[in-house]
Amino acid sequence: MTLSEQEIIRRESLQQLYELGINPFPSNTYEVNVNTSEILEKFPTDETLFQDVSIAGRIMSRRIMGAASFVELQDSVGRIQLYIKRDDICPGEDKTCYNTVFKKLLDIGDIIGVRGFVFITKMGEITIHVKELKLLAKSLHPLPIVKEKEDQIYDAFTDPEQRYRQRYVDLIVNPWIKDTFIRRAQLIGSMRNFLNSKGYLEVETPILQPLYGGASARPFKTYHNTLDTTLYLRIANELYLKRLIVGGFDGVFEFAKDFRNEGMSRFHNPEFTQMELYVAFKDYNWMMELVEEMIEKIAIDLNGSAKVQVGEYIIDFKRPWKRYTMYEVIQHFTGVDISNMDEEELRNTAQTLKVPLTPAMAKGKIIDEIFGEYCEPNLIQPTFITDYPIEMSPLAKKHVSKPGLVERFEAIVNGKELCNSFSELNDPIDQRERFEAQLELGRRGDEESMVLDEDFLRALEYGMPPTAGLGVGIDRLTMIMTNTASIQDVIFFPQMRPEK
RNA sequence: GAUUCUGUAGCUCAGCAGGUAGAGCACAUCCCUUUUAAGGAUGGGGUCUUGGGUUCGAAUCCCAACAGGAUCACCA
Repeated sequence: MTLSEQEIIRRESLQQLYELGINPFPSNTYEVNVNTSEILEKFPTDETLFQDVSIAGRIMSRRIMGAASFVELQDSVGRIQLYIKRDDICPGEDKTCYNTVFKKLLDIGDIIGVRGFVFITKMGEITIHVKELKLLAKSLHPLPIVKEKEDQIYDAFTDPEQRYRQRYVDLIVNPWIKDTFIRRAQLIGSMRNFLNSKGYLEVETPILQPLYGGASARPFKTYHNTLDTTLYLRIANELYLKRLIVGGFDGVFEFAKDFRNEGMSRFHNPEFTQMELYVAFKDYNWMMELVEEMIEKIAIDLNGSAKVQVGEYIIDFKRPWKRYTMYEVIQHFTGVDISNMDEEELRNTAQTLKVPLTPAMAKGKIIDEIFGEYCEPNLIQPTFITDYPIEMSPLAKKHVSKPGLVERFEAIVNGKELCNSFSELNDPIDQRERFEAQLELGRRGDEESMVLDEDFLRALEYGMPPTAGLGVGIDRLTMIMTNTASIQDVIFFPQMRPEK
């Protein structure tokens, strides 16, 4: 490892601190009695407050002027200026503490604790007049220096690669990005509270699975030594949650990390978070009501309003949302009624509409392509699309009255799928046939077709009540609720190629 | 995977008629007891991502590799 000049200097400073008897990495707790935002908020209304504060944080800038200095200190919630005067932090004859330790051996990035009192400088800035200063952790790696004045940012740390690889640096120098992640946590909290209040049970199911199921996707494969067996990282937890419904729970949900061995983009990370919910004795119509209620509540919890700014649009999550069947929405955007077409007619229609097809595409897939091309991008406000072709939905129950369709809906927001739901297929004979159709697709080379899960079928054979199921992409919901364009900005550590 | 752009000091960037590597911040030394993106002065710091090629000579031109961005494709 070759060190830069600045890194060498910091290591030398470290050595000198040891020689002065100062531990640069003390293990003691440091008692803090206030944070920066509290001071900045309350001091202007009452200047008798904060006359003995103890606060800790990271040095973000220093302005040294002889025997007095100003330091910007950043803690978890903000920044405040410190005023450090030589004779105050070194009351006796020995001025080492200021002249050597503070001026020479401390650096931007060091973590310190200070005690003192709050006052306002001639320039009108709320400042802590420091009486005691203690080094809490030495920083050996120079930080990028970002400065700002009146919304002008100088030397911004914006390189996406560095920001994602070194998220810790990103969080230090661009602290406002914390907000997105705090809101993500609030979103999950809000959803969890909602589901708990309905009486559903939060559960955990296996991530390492002998068979992957519950979605159409290529899995990650791994190996267990003791069992001498191949295991897969789950692509969904659907089949396990349904086993729990068979076991007698009325409602179960899980915030699940799922893993799909597919491409990456600003909407796709190989591992992502999905909330799946299964409720017994309900169907997809009931589930639509629940989704509206839940998402509206989350929007209000996060933004104080059901209206959320997303890019150039204001999206209103207020109930009720618009509902169209798949056939209706295609007719609406293309003017063509495809509800009674056979595969041949559909293929011709797609050709007329200039939707690219491959010979392998069957009826369901063609419909999906037309929908994806003409409808989905235009559905900005929350919209339920219902009643999907059966070929696309091997785990969904056949529609009670419409042949060839299943009882399924997706909610589309901002031109993207937000969630997916159906009345769960609980007929084990039908389910076996659907699995076998999937196996046939697999034999024809579809790498994303489902595999047959005998144990799941056995569970269904014991009897599963009619059940409504739901999957909500948490990363994408966070993107919408925080007006974020890229999934990498709502995941702390998005997947990257290994660093060389 | 396709197209396209990018890779120069710790950070942000300039330099690309091919001719001794630049700026600001950061860093170091000195001066300064209420400054504020940057107090003043002086100074140090770079295998110009890597490997080939063209050339008397390459950060600069060409080829390839590596890494990243953007758009598209793939992706319920």
